Amino acid sequence: MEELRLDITKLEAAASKLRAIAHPMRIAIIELLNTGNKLNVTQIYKKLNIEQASASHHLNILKNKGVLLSKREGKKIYYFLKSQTLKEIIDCINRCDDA
Amino acid sequence: MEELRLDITKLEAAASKLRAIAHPMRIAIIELLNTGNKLNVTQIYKKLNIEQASASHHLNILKNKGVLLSKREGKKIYYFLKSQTLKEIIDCINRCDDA
DNA sequence: ATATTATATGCAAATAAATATATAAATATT
DNA sequence: AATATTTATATATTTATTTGCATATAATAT
Repeated sequence: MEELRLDITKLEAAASKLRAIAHPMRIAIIELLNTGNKLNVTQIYKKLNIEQASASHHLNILKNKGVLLSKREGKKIYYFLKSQTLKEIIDCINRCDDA
Repeated sequence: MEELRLDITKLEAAASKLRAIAHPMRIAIIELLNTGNKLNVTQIYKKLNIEQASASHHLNILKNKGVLLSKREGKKIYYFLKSQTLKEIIDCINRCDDA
């Protein structure tokens, strides 16, 4: 019954990134940006049919947690996935569905 | 700028399962149960050095969201991963760390 | 039946996250 | 400089999650 030495910092980091992804609209954003798409905030909030502020808020969370990157081009700010593997994660979660 | 028809139910289901995993202690539990281990509640709360009720609570969440299964053997209830792919997800999250 | 061991449940307090609405800031255009 | 466009931030409200502690249930053993 050895007690485990847990690396709480690492666990918290993983949990934190997962929490960033664990939201319906944020998953939708990730799917939009999948396949290397770059989209600006206006495109995203119109496609998802949500408020501009709401989209901006979600994008900010995803960016802060290192899921997305952004790049300004004039007035517009384009968001894109930092890593390609995220969609796989979502797919995997969906695949492991209750049989 | 076509608006997307989103399958909210599916998005919510994926988010819900991700939320179940997105907790430090629950990730620790998943890692304990990785490689096909079956452990009972007592073993888990002692290894993780948390309260019995806390372990039971987390296990319940993981079971409800379809991450874990359980099997009673006498007094003891053994928990185990429903799907092997979960550890991969956690690893992936960790791998995509901020460079 | 009582006690013991193993697990689950209930509840209240604290904390965190989501949502809506309003407003501000940055850039570009005239 | 005034205006329009695009994005971000602030704040209040609601809702969800976490935590700790106490208690309940379930199975077994005496």
